[in-house]
Amino acid sequence: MKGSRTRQSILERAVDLASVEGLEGLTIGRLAEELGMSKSGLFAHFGSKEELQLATVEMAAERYIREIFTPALQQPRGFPRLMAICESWLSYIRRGVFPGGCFFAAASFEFDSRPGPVQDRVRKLMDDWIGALERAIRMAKDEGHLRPDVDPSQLAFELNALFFGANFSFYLRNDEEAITRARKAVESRLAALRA
Amino acid sequence: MKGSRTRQSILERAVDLASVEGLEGLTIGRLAEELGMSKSGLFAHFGSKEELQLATVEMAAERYIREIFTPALQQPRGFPRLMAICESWLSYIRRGVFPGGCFFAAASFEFDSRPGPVQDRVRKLMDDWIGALERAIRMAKDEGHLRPDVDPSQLAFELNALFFGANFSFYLRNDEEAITRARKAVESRLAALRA
DNA sequence: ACGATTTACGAACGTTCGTGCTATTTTGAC
DNA sequence: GTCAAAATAGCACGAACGTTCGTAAATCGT
Repeated sequence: MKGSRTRQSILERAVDLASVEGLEGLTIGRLAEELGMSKSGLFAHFGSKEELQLATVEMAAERYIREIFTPALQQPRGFPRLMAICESWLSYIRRGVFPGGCFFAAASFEFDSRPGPVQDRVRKLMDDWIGALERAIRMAKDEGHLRPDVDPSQLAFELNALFFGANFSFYLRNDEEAITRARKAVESRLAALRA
Repeated sequence: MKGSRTRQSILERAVDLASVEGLEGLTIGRLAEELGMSKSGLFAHFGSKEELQLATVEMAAERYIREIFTPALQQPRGFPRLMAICESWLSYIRRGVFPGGCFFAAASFEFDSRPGPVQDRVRKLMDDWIGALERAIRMAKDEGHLRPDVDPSQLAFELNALFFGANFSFYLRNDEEAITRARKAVESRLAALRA
């Protein structure tokens, strides 16, 4: 089907646009113009703006997983894989995988007080992401790489905070050292918890 | 002058509205309606939407300083004041000083890729905030409360990241433990750096 | 190659956006 | 109480918003 191919390319562009303008700032007219197609033609693929937003979030999640998880899964479970996830995250920021910075950091702060289906989906995906981080931490404990008294939820919270902090410093403050600082913080935190 | 009183109350409401809907989602019509006044009457106070946004950012900065810095300045410089800033920040999230979560965390992520006067102002204020954090850390070093090898920029980066992480977990994920987790992370990080 | 179906377009809808004007009302100094 | 000045309202504008609909064009199974 040609429709699904078109849909994919619409969504790729929508993700990039939304990472800059926000999911609410994402506009059907603007998106159609950038793709050289008509508003109504584009609209027909989704039926409503909210459906477009939801599909955009889904597409962004695919990119997120592809860029951060898939490469890290090559590493053996335990400390190496946990470290690989952290490195993937920082590299994902440095490389500008989303032109406006981390899509989900932006969406999290945009929708943290806007109830509705989009918030629900973003929250679910962020829960999944934190859950995956916790799982990687738990594996590192099971492998005997981290001290047995490490609290996975606590450490996942801290690592995620450092990632978001890196995104903030890098994109808003143009702090080239942001990634270095985040890496240093991650490394010294993890070093302190090694078995 | 009555005008300036009206202006203040417009901006108080604008800050609350923008913390939920974002600075772009802040709309003159909506704001006028909530205040029971006409669009054009409100508009005349600012002359453009961008000026309204800038004035809103300024008003939010006042509230931020009042809620976080002013109380912390009561504490003696050094470790107590640094700790007081951290506690103020977490309490500021828990109390919901801005109904949509930290205004500046939201604005930072909304404008990190939107060049213009608003971005410039937000960036400047965030630079000031990080700078103030660094100053408090430097004082704690000078007082001999923190180890002399502490890097103020690095520590300020880490503390700020934990604050934003707390905001994220508290408002989007409805994680009641977010504040506890952030406090724990702050305390253990600072404990490790005490002289 | 044909016919059915999918996909895309163009025009228009009502609404809201930010922004000008011109009145009218309200305010504050004398 | 008067009067200039300041503040607010009313109305209209062009543009953009999301959405609907009828129709043309492209695609695909056969």
